[in-house]
Amino acid sequence: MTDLLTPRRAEVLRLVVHEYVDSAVPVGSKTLVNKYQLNLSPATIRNEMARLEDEEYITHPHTSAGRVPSDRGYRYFVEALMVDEELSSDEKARIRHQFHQAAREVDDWVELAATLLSQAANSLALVTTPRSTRTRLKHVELIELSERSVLLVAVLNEARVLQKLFTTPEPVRQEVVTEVANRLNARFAGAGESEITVAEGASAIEAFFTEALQEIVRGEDEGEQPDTVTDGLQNVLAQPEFARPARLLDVLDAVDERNLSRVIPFQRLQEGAVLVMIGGENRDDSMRDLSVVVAEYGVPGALRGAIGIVGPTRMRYPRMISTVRYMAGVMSDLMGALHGTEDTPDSPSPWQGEVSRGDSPGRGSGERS
Amino acid sequence: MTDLLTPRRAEVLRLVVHEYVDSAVPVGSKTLVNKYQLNLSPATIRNEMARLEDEEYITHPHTSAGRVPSDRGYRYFVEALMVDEELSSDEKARIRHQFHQAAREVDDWVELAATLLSQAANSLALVTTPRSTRTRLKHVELIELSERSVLLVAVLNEARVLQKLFTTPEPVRQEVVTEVANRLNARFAGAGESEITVAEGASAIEAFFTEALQEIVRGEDEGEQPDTVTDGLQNVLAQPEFARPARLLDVLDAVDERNLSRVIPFQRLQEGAVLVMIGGENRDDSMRDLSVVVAEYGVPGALRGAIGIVGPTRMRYPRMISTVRYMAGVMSDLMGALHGTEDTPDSPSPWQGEVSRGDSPGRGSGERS
DNA sequence: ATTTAGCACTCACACCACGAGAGTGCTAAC
DNA sequence: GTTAGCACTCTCGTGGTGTGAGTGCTAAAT
Repeated sequence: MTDLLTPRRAEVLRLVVHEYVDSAVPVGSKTLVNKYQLNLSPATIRNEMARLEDEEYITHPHTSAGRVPSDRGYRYFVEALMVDEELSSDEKARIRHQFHQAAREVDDWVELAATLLSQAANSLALVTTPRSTRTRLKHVELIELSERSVLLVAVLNEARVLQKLFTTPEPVRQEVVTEVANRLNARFAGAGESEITVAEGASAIEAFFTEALQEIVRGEDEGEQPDTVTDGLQNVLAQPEFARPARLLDVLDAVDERNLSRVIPFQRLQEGAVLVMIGGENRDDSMRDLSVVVAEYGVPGALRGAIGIVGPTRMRYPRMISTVRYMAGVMSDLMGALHGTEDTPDSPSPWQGEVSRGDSPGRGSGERS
Repeated sequence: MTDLLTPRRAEVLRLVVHEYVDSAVPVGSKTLVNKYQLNLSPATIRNEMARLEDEEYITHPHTSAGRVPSDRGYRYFVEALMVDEELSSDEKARIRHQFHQAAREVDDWVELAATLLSQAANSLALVTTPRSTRTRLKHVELIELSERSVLLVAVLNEARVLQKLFTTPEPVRQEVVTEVANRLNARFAGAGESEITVAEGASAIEAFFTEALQEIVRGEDEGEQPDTVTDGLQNVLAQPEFARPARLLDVLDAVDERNLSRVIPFQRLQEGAVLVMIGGENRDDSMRDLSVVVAEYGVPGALRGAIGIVGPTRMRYPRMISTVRYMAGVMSDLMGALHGTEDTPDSPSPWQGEVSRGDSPGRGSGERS
């Protein structure tokens, strides 16, 4: 289904995409011939274009306008036509440098990643905090704040910390909850969700917090919505397609944390692959003029998050894909390092092999559909 | 400087503001007479308008258009003309209800407040997390994550929890840091920033974390940028003044956490007062078409944050002011309750007297300049 | 069989003229 | 002090018109 195009036709499509992405103006046969010094007449190009249009790779906004790639056209381009466009080593170095400057905390990394990605891609970036696929409890603290409210602080693997305030059924004293915390630590340090169960003969208060703890760990595992950080909204809104503000509300919608699952198809993310969703391919109809380029990052079998960009369908796919891939690699490395310092030194991230040899994190062809 | 207007002139100004806020269309003399059944002819109104224009309370977009209030006109309106527009008891009840439903954690409250305010005011809401004016340490935990990284969890007063990851100068073991944590707790529980000092004869590792702790408490007190939560961007962007997207970038700018101090004049916030900044009165020139209505909330002498809205200068000031005032009151109550459960049962928040008697948190005239 | 030149045709867009309508300022009468 | 009247101004919507980019088709050239 993808290789039906003759070489010349494919080349025309490639140029149409290239030119349109560049100029945001529908591209005509003559423009193409002039600008790219083709040894063909406009008429020939017109014929090829007509065929491309028959097969729905490109369309007409109206009769006497130039051609614009359709979703299908972009898809073919991404699949078969484009040539990779790596970040310069300068840019790569700068990005890595920034991470090494920053605090060594997961939340900070996520925020920084969003900022850097939005700059590198000149687009709206979107990064979710990593969820553990196998959450384990490291340590728990109970701190009495007032007569009947107790703060539970749970430290999980991968340096994640959760806090939750509880109102206890009956008044408690600090000594009592400290005692409970000690028992919980003794019993459940290193435990996963399924291993956290109420001990026989436990006091009411211990049972209460055991259940709370289990709830928390389970919540992490099943990943209530992960938090999302975005940055670079301005970049997208500055694009000419959003001159009319109607379209613009769609973008805002996409950015809204509440709709996250509508824009990122988490089930389809795969380790080491960059996923591209073009216009109408998105689940949500309001995204019909937007494309998403997203990848998974993390440590296989232990931790995963998503990182990607959202922009108009008219985007520089090669550049976006490379950039997202690179950032996913960087994030995976960081997580890997963090991960390596505890628990089993697991298999390295699929990016890692290449990342560590300098500046090029993974360039496997990736899943691109 | 404010009471130079004759009663009738003031009334005309009031109606112009009212009508323009409602319709977003420059208002003419005839419209005014018809719509508000004035016992005067359009010509008379025209005369009054001409005088108002001389004194710069209103302007002309162009010769044959109606009148539009200037910043100065809005200011006079807010200062002397408007009548309060309270939320209905229904709305108030709904808002309170939502808070009682929610988790009892500060961050959740802040987020919820932003959401509710943006809905109630149909506008862009903006809430900062409260900073303590007198931070005290309640409890500290040190947890070894790997050979040389230790997570410090500090519980402060008002149920605030901070975590920070440290790389220690030399490898440490959990038993050692636990020991250090115990000593720190013994020495500094309840201490403020100035009281946290390195003990004589302390080990290198203890000194290291003592300093870290002091840093953290000081950071809270001096309030590195407080976090800000926003909600309701769509509400503002839907306003007709943002039909052209140029203006729109200004709004996005205002929302950006990084520019926060430019939009909220923290120094000018006062306990119990609602501050209104109209158009050009804002510090930042990009805000010249936006107004800010903001109030302080918190517990006097202990905790303060800001809550407010941003919208076009053409906004329903009475409604906005009441709504912000009410939400500030609700937040103050919540903080007060939290505060009351620990430390000294301090003087109640200035809103509290009235809040607790049902549904009307404070309606003092407030500082309105 | 492919490519190209030529040509008629289409359509968006910019430009202009024009009239309607809303609004103004001024003056003179009430 | 108020109002009626009137001339004037300016925006906005409408419709006509021309230009230019671009197309599709046909027939000739390669």
